[in-house]
Amino acid sequence: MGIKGLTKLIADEAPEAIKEHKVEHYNGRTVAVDASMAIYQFLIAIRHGSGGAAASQLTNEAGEVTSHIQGLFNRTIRMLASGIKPVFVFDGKPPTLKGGELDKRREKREKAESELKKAQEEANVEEQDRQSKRLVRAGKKESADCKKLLELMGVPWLEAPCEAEAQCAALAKIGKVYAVATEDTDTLTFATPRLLRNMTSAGDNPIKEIDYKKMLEGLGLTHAQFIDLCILMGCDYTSNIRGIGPKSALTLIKKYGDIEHVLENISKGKYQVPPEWLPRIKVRKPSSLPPSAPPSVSPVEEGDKAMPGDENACKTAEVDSKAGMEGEKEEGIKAAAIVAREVAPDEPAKSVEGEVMEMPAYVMARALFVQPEIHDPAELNFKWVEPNEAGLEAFLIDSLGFNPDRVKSGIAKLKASRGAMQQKRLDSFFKPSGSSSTSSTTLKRKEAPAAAKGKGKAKFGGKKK
DNA sequence: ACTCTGTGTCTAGACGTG
DNA sequence: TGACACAGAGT
DNA sequence: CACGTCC
Repeated sequence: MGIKGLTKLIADEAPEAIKEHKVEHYNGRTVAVDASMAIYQFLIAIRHGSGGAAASQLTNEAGEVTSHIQGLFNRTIRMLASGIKPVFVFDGKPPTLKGGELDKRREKREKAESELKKAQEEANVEEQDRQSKRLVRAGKKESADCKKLLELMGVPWLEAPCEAEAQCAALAKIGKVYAVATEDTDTLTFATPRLLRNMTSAGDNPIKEIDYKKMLEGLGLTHAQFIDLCILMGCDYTSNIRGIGPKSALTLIKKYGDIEHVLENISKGKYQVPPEWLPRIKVRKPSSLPPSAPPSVSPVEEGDKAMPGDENACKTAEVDSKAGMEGEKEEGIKAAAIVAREVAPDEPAKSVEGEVMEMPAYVMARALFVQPEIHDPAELNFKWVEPNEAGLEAFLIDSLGFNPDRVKSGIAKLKASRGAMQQKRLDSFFKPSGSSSTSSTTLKRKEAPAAAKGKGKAKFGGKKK
């Protein structure tokens, strides 16, 4: 999803942060690409005739989908032909979300499934098409296909421990890549210095580049405030406050500095803060403590449980795994907003014996943005090597049934772009002006393991402590 | 009168030929 | 998923 | 440029 309405807000409030460049501007530069998102888009976009029978994807004779391979093959060649050196970053395990968000996601999915079934019974082709698109996902199989393809093409890739966007941002921050190409705006929330949009689609139409520093200046925010702004506006990790959109969020953050102080100052009558945004205490049942609220805290005033859609499913998975989930008692705490801020963002705080303070949802979201799980970008090095011609032909032609002429012409372009790449190095040796690697000066070249070959996947879930 | 939010809608890649 | 237009609530 | 095809 990204951050709701962020693009428009930037265009309105910090237009100087957006510049347009032609593709040539990126000649010789390294760009991290969110592979999972690209795969998803290929799967949705590359299909035949939405007219006649239900639209279907491209497949080989065995019926395996090849749309994503077709798309990635072409796009990668296109980038290389423009002199852009892509690194593809795949998603790892999905992040830990608040229960409420997971439920919403599941509900949407189930709804799409039932709508699809209904459309099939009614033979409503249009509706079938629409709903089946909503069910498309970039799964493990598709990712594996694409990794194999990239290796054969001699293009580096890497699998992030968790979210690709976070890993891309980390690479860009230390200059390992010049920019990140994605349509997903929460890449900015990870402080990507340069975000490229519109990298897709044909030749000469300009690429929009968003400059992170200029964006902060234009909005008049610090990085920490920008993160809070994004959470208020609505991000993937938590729900947001009804009635607060982009404009109000920006105004409030500028006025009060952070979410804690926004919550203290907004009228509780006007806005309904989601229950999971309030700090809550979980009390362990078996303990000898009285089941009521602890003495040192006072319950929050009105409107805690008055929420219409209040499932009590809004629990933090991390907390659940530790404390048993039976019979927890939830109480809002007035003063605890401040306490929660000082708590280590990764760990539930123990306030009193037998009690675990559950972090407010926005604090968890903040932690996911501030300290995402990533591979140390300094340890990663990328190489663009000669394509494996025989391997590509075997994979694409023999195994997937691609048109031999198209494959061969693709390979020819690959080789040509490699030649141009080498030539550019020589040029920049003599004329070091507009060259790419700003990084090589500051980074000691490590002899680290060449670009992650699918192994060494960091464990998720295991919270480092 | 104006501003903002929340709702719905539509759409989503790249190539080669004519 | 995102971008856009429009309606409706709120100021 | 629009349109059909890619598998």
